[in-house]
This record gives sequence, C-alpha cells and structure tokens, in this order.
Amino acid sequence: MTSKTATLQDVARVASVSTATVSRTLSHPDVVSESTRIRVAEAVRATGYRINRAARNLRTKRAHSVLVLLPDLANPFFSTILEGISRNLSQRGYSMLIASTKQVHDSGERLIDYLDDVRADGMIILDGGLDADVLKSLEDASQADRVLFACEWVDGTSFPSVRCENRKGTQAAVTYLHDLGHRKIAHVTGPEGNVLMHSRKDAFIAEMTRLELALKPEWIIAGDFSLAAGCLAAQTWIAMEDRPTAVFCASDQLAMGFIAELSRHGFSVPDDVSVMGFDDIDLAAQFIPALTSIRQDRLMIGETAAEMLMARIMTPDGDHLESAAVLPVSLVIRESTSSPS
Amino acid sequence: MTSKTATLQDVARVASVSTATVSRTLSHPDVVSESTRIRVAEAVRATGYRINRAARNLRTKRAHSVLVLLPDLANPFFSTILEGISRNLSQRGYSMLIASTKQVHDSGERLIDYLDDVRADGMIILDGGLDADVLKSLEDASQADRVLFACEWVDGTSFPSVRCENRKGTQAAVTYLHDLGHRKIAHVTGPEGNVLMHSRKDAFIAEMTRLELALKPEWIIAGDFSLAAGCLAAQTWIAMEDRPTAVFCASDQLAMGFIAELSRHGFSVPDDVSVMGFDDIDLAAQFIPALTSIRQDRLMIGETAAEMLMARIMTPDGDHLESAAVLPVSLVIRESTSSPS
DNA sequence: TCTCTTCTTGCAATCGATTACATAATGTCT
DNA sequence: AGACATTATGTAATCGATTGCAAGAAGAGA
Repeated sequence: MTSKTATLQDVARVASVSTATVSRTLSHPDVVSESTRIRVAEAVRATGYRINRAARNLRTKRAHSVLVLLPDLANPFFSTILEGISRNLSQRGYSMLIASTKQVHDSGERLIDYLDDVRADGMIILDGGLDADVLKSLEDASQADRVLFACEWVDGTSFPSVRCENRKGTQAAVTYLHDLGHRKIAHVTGPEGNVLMHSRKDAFIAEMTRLELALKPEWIIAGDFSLAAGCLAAQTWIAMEDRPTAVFCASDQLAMGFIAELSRHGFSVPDDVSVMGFDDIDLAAQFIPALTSIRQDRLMIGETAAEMLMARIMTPDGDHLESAAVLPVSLVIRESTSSPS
Repeated sequence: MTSKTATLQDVARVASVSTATVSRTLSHPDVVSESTRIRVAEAVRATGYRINRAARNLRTKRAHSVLVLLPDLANPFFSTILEGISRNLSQRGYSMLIASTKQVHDSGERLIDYLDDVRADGMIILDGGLDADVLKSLEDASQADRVLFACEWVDGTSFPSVRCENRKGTQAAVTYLHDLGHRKIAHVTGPEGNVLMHSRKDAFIAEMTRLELALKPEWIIAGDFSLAAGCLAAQTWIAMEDRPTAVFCASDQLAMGFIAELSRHGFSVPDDVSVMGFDDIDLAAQFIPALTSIRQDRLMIGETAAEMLMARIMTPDGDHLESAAVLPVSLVIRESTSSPS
C-alpha cells in the first residue's frame, strides 16, 4: 500500500505490457486476448490501480456526470425523483451533480457554463420556471440535446421532456368526485405561469364542461403548490356563500394546507367537504385524513429522465429518439373524499 | 460564436501573450500587470473562453467537488442540509455530488473509490449507519481529513463532525414538559444502533432522573425515526394501562405518525396526551396540531459542514482545526403540547 | 553609468489516459 | 508454400491547463 496512487504506467509495468493495452483491457475487454486480460487484471489488483477520471475526461471530452437542476433543494417532492436519476446514472458509472436554479441565478453564471466539457455531459431540469432567454442560449449553442426537462417543461422550447399524464390525472380526479355525487367542485391551482398549473387547470375546466357541471369563476382558486397557499384557499372557501362540496387541489401540499386550515376553523374533511390532492407524496397516506390523490411514480420519472438523457448523450445524432415520455398516473382513494352529505 | 470551445491557447493568441500569462491572470490576478490583466479579460470575453475543468483537475490533482453521502435521498430531513452545503460550495466554485449509501453498497464499490483524485476532494457523510470497517479503510488510507460527518457520526472513529446539541435539546424538551406539569413522560426512540437514538435516549433518561421523575421501562418505546414507527408507538401507548401524559419523540416524523394513529383511534392531541418531536422539519408548523419540537438549523448544519471540510481540504496539515462543531438547538412551542388535564 | 533588486512574462515539461496508426503474430484458403 | 485476412499489441501524439525556472525589463542606489 504505497501512498501514491498507481497510474496506468505502473499497471503496464507490472503486467509487462504497454499502457495502451492496459487501457484497452479496461475499457474494451473484448479486443484483447484472454491471457493479457488476466495478467492486467492481476496487475490492477496488485497495484491497487484506480482510474484518474480527470485524465480520462480530458482525453475523451466527457465529464461522465450529469447535472440536475432543481428550483429548490428543500422541496421533498423532488427527492424521490433524484433517487431515480441517481440510481440509473450510478449503474452506468456516471455521477449526479446537483444545483438549484436559485443558485444559478445568484452566482450570475449562465446555464451553459454548467455544460462544461468536464462539469457535466448533460442536464436534467426540474424547474419549468426558468427564463426563456436563459434556455435560448442553450438552444443557440445547439446544446439542446444535452438538456432534458422532467415533471415540468417550458412551452415554446424544443427540449425533450418526461412528464406525467397531467390531463388524464385531472380528468380522473374530477370524474371520481363526480361519481361520488359531487356537482359543485372547486380547483385550487398552482402558481401563475407554471406549466403544470395551466395543464391541470385547463384539464379541470375541460372535464367540468364535459360533465356539464356548473363552474363559477370563483371556484378556481389561485394558489402556488405550497401549504401556505392551501391555507389561504381554505379561507377563501370558508368565505363563500355557495360552497363547493369538493375541492381538487393541484398538489398534495395545497390539499394539506387546505385541510389544516379548515380544521382550525372547525370544519371536517370529508364530512363538510371532500378534498383531493395531486402527486401522492409520501406523507399523503399518513395525513389525517389520509389524502385521496393522483399518484405520480416519481422514482420512474427520475429513472426515465436519466435513461432518455443518457440515450441522447450516447448517440448525439439519434433523431429516432422520442422527444417526450408521458408516464401514467393513478387515482389513489383514501379518506379525504366521500359522497356529499 | 464558433461551435468549438475556446482554449487557453486561443485566448493567449488573441491577447498576444503566452498561455502561462493567461493562466496566471485567471487564477492569480495579483501577479500580472494591470495592462495584461485588462487585455486578457478582453480576450476572454471575445473568445467566450470557459475553463476546461478536466485539464485543470488533471494538472492540479484536485476534483473541485465534494461528495455528499446520504442514507436515503428520499428523506426530506436532508434536503435543507444539502441546500446549505451546496450554497457554501458553489460560492467557492466547487460542485456538489450526491450519492446514497445504499447505492455504494449495491454497486460494491468501496467508499474510497469515491475519493478519487477527480471525483471528489472530500466527502460529507450524513449516515451514521456505515460499517465501521468500511470507514476503517478510509482511515487506513489516511484520508480521514477529507471526510466529515454531519448530523450523525460513528463512535470510535476519528472523523471530524458537525452535529447539533442533542443532549441539550432533549433536556429542554423534558424540562419543558415537566414545567407544563407532566410527570409521566414517555420517549419514542430512533432506530437501534443509531448514534442519535442513543444520544437522545441517554439524555432523556438522565434528565428524567435529574427531575426525579418515575421512568417505567415500557415508557421507552423503540422506534426508528419514521412515520410508520410513530404509528406503532401510538398503538403501544394506547395499549398501556397507565398511560404517560406526554410523549417525547426522537423525530418529527415519529411524532406525526404517533399523532395520526392516535387520532384514528379517537384520541386528541394535546388534550389526551402532549406530543413533542425533534428536528422541526418544515412540515411541523403545518401539521395538525402544529408540532412542538426541538429546532435544528439544518441550513447552518450544511453550511458549517461544508466550511469545515473545505478548511481541511485547503490546508491538509492544519492540526489547529476544530474536530467537531456542535450547533445550538432551540425549543419551538406550538400546539401539540399543553398542561395535562 | 553600473550593479542589484523587484516585477512581469515566456518556455516547456507535466499531469494520466486514450486512440489512430503501424507492426507483428497467427490463422485460412487455394 | 504463398498470399491474404484477422487478431493482438506497441508507439507516440494528444487532450488543455498549470507552474518551476529563467530571462528580460524597469527601477533603485551608489
């Protein structure tokens, strides 16, 4: 155990072959003969050789890592997605770098600076709120195929994306509430300008129309996915003279805030009003009452995103690739919804 | 805007100086003259030069990045800590890599493989459950000063660490419950073998003894920090014939699970029993009832961890460095606790 | 004016792995 | 046996930034 790290040279010397052969043995085992493969493997073990990634990255012009950009590291919604991404990447020997879009802004760096030859080969963005012109610079630099959006996306850009069936999930939610007997259904939306917010709101309106349900403008309550916005929405609901009997929230956090605030004012869910969320985050099942929600498989979102991005990185000229994956959602019925009394 | 990335050579040519001068201008601006500094800056702008990190990393034998190892990416407790780490690192031009200890195990890689010259210069471990012999290999390779534990740690190892005042927090919790008038206080613990679990349990027992409160063995309920364990603990509590009037849980998640399960069985908090958590995660304030908890400043934990690790990386021979930082906690009183009825 | 610092700058080796090209060794077919 | 295809290996250039050493320029002091 010397304190110095062994290099390819050392391995080559021990195995009595050239560095070229060692390198080939390691990265293309099929092109060398059985005997040298064994000898080199032995030498690697003996020297305790570990590859110097900087050298390889320099030579191959690959960073062997992927950057994930999130709006907010502290948001638990993303963690499972990260788990999925990381799982996929690490089995390919790639690493996952993390940065938050907030930091990108604060540090004044341009997004493209992160697509350094060595920092990252590609990037997965989980924030649809990015400036269009920031993204423009990526498209201009024809780096578009090294960038992929997951969950959210930005309209008018050409980046591939992974998302869930927002429309279908919303339809399922409204239909379910309708089947329970609800006729007056409200919707608490995500933040203004967010693509998911629009996607779900539009689908909500469409489905209400399809079911020929009345839809007062005030039943669309503006929110922003957060617990706090849910609380505010609850106050709005309480203040209504003609209250909806069911509320479909655009996120679980909204639904939880909504229910929490209601409960503080003496209302009970689902007795006084049925409440649904979207996402089915871990906590949804443990909440009181357990939340009826639309489930997104976040692990799969992450794995699919990594899969798609890597496919593009590996074959930069592949036009045959799907440019969008839409993953299924499912209705999870729990205790926060019931027939109207 | 050429599609090729500009190199130092290009900048040097445009600025009519040598590559050495450009390099110096960029990394040691003080050793070059004012005039060349300006000329080089101009050339950098003109060429759109961005440094090739692989080349630099190869030459300097630094990865310019730090690896963070967590037990579970999906655990929201860690996200704010990551935010703190990332914030500190990025302002130094370092990147943050993330991996989960689970993956390290699955992939069969040894921990030391991650401390590659180029993968990471150091690592912050948020998992005290790592095998002692796995860590041993790091110490043997005298890489101990490039590793730092945060939140958790492993007894018997010499790695520096950042942690919160677990003992003091526990004391504060018990004292507070005592002050409210509670005399029968139970504790739901973390997972067996976890250092935090022991630290908090021991402090709990010590404080109960100091206050001369009776402590039945059955009032120490084994858990594991999770919501599910909290539910089980609640069932245990319900089954007791002599029920404690207050329960101090070793984590907020435990407390939430405990309260949720209680509520499913018709018990009310804090009327039937006061419940406290530990950590003060984001959700604690929004829970119903809002959770009384011991607050850890997770952002600061992250920032301190990064700070300490970087100090060690920068001056590998600094014996003067603190080997442990203990950050303050504070009691946050909300609605889940009250005087016993 | 000449010598000696002090400040800038350039030259060129270097970090460690990859890979195009050349060469040697082996096997195949007529 | 000779010509050719195939496989295995070595040689050496290369990726792009950093830095020890040396040399030139500028200024200080006698």
